This record gives sequence, C-alpha cells and structure tokens, in this order.
Amino acid sequence: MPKQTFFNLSVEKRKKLLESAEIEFTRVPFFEASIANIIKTAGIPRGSFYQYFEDKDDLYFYLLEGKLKKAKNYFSTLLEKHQGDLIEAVTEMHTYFLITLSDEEEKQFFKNALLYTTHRVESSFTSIWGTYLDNQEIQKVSELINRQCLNISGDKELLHIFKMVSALAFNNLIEKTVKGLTDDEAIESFKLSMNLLKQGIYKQSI
Amino acid sequence: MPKQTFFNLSVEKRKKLLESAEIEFTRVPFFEASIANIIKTAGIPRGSFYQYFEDKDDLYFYLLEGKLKKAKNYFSTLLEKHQGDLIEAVTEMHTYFLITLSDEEEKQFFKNALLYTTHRVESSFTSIWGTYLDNQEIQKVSELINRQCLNISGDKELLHIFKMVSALAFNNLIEKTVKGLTDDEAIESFKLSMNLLKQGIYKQSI
DNA sequence: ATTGACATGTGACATCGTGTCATATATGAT
DNA sequence: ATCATATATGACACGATGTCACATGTCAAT
Repeated sequence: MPKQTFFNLSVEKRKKLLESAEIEFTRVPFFEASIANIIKTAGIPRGSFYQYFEDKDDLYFYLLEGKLKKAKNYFSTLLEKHQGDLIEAVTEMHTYFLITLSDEEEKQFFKNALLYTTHRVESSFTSIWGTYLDNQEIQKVSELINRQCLNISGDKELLHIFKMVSALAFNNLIEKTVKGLTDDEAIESFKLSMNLLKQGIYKQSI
Repeated sequence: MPKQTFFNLSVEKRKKLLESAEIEFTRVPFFEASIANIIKTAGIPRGSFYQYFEDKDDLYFYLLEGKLKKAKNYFSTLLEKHQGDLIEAVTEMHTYFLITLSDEEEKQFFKNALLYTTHRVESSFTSIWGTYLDNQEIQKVSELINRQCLNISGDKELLHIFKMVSALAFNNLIEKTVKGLTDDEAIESFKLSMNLLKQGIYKQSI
C-alpha cells in the first residue's frame, strides 16, 4: 500500500504519477519496468518516489488491484443475472476479460501482468472472485450461489469449486496470451473446460 | 539452450558451474539471483559465463528442465502402473512432487520456481505431462490412457482434460507453497479437486 | 618446430537500476 | 516569529548486466 504521503498529494499529481506508471507497466512487464522511467514521465525527483511508495511492487499492485476492483463488483452482478449459476457467471466474467476489455493499451497492461506473472499477480487476479474464497465471507456467496444444481455436500466443497474455477480461468488467460489464441478460441476452450467440470469426466456407471 | 562452448567444457567444470547455479537459484528466486554470485562460486570469470550461456534465463531453464526430465519419465511409468487411469496417475505424480522430493535444498529450489513464477516456468512444469499436450504426440497417450472410463468423445477432449489437470496440479503446488500447507493438506485438497472433476459438479438429473 | 587460423579465456568498462541520506524547503499550530 | 513536523530533492553508494579488446590455448598443415 502506498504511504500516507502519497494520498496527501494533490489529485492532479497523484493522477499524473499513476498514469506514468501505467505507461511504463504497459510498455514492459513488471521486472523490466524501471522507476527511472516512471519518475521521468511524471516529472518528479527520485527521492519523492520513495516518499510515496515502498518500492516498485507497492506501486504496481496498487495499480493492478485498482484496475481489478471494477471486475470484482461486476462479477457479483453476473451471479445475480444468472440466478446464482456459478459456471454461467464465471464464463461470462471470463468473456468480459477478453472482449469487453477492448482498449488496446489496457490489454497490453494485462498481457504484461500475465506473461511475467508472479504468485502475487495471480492472487490479485483470482481475487476477482476470490473475495468469496475468504472463509469469513462465505456467507455472502451462499446467498448468491444457486446450490440446487450443484453436486456438493457443504461449504468446503463450494469453496473448492471456486478455487478450481479460478485456476482454470487464469490458466486459460495465460494460454490465450502465450499462444496468441483469438478471443473466440479462448472462450471455446474455456467453455469446454467448464462443461467437462460440470458433467464430470468419468462415466457414472463405472 | 547453452552454447556449444558450454558442452565442450570438461565434465568437472560443467558440473561445478551447474552446481554453483543451483546454489544461487536455491538461495533466492530467479529475479533476485545474480550471475556475479554464480561465477564467484564456480570460480570462472564473467566473460566466460557469456561464452557458455546467452543470459541468466538460458542457464536457469536448462537447469530446471534437467531436473524435470526425470519426472516426465516417471509419469509414464505411473500411467502404466494405474492401467491408464489418468486421475490416479496424476494424483500419484502430484504426491511424488510433495513427498518423494524430500531433499530440503531441492524443495527450496522448486519453491523459488513456484513463488516467482513466470509463464515459462509454468510451461516447464506442466510439460511433465505436457509432452502429451503436443498434438504430434497424442498417439503415445492414446495407447497409455484407459478411455473406457472417460466420458469423452475424442482426442480433442482428452487433450483438454490434460490441460485442466495440469493447471489444477500446478495451482495446488503454488497454493501449498504460499499458504504453507502440509503435504497431507495439499494432497487432500488436490484429491478433492480430482474427485469433483471426475464426478462433475452439476447434478445429472437437472 | 613453426606457423597461422580459429576457439576460448579474461576482466575492465560503459551503462543502467535501486534505495538512501543529508540538506533544503514548505506548512501549520502556538 | 518560532519551532516542530512533513515533504522535496538530487547526489551518491552500491551492485547488476552485457560487451569488447586483448591474451591465451589448440590443432592441423607444412
């Protein structure tokens, strides 16, 4: 989290700084991004940067998580739209990431996040629906999820299904980025995953 | 891939160099590892390093993939042992990574790989069973897999199941590392994933 | 043995990046 | 007006990477 000093800054200065960071993290993946470039663009001295942020991580994840905040809320609305059908909601969420995110620069930013991903990046991403992965918030999801059609016995399994779905979605986004799949191909692939998960891959009678 | 010059080196020198690299990559994750440390331990001058390898990536992935080669072969034997039952084989493979890998230093090396993972690291890992993900090698797997109990229509779906299982296994290893789960907890969690995948998460009758 | 062509070894160097710190300046309460 | 506290600033120490001119080794042909 940025230091208090950062939040005490004027709105314009803060905005300028965040925009400069966004430009740099859009240009190259995290580990190649340089603070030197960010402060040059923002027009602030080096010392000031360290007055606002601990380090590069601090700024980066503040930026990334800000971008993902919208998505988290959107997911809740999707659950309601699909009457609590988890797979339907996740599938549309996934499509949202591919299609709705039509801004080329925004896309590049996420691409950089996916390619050179660290565990922390993955955590940020999966926390879109991962708010619910937190045990304390399991109540919320219980209200939203339609459990009638789910083949599960308790909250533990529901939690687990969330984790699986997150892992598969994240993996699909990486695969798309790396292999240069089209949006449709990626969506098709994800739907196949979801269908296999829904129906199960083993025959019932054996 | 290392340059030819590296392979022209004497066995001892090559071994020394790889051991030094292993020490460094065990000490810290990839991005914090320094070539300076590696060459100091190996006792070679800086210029020589660049005569052998393109850069740090080159050395790292040569080392990592060497370590994973054994695992790939082991997976084939597991498929045979379990009469082609994919989930059984994957589950044992996964356990192998957690339990059989009892060497503490080896463990730390993999932990570093998982924590600061990049797409390339994930690719290396999933290629343990991912040899089969290559379409050209789909024949091999067809021979090993027992398809009778699988609820699938063709090779395309079989391929897809491999991908899903890889993603879930990789994700589980990361989760274990980050949350500090015990081996048993991680295995339990993975088995739950595999069961949900086997049986499907949606009720059949709805 | 000598030569010459080619492969390999070597470390100083240019360049770039990070995080710190001493010092300067602003702010705001008393 | 004074003082304490917060913020601004950029030079600096340190360490990392990749390169390059030059040194040394190797080996086949004469």
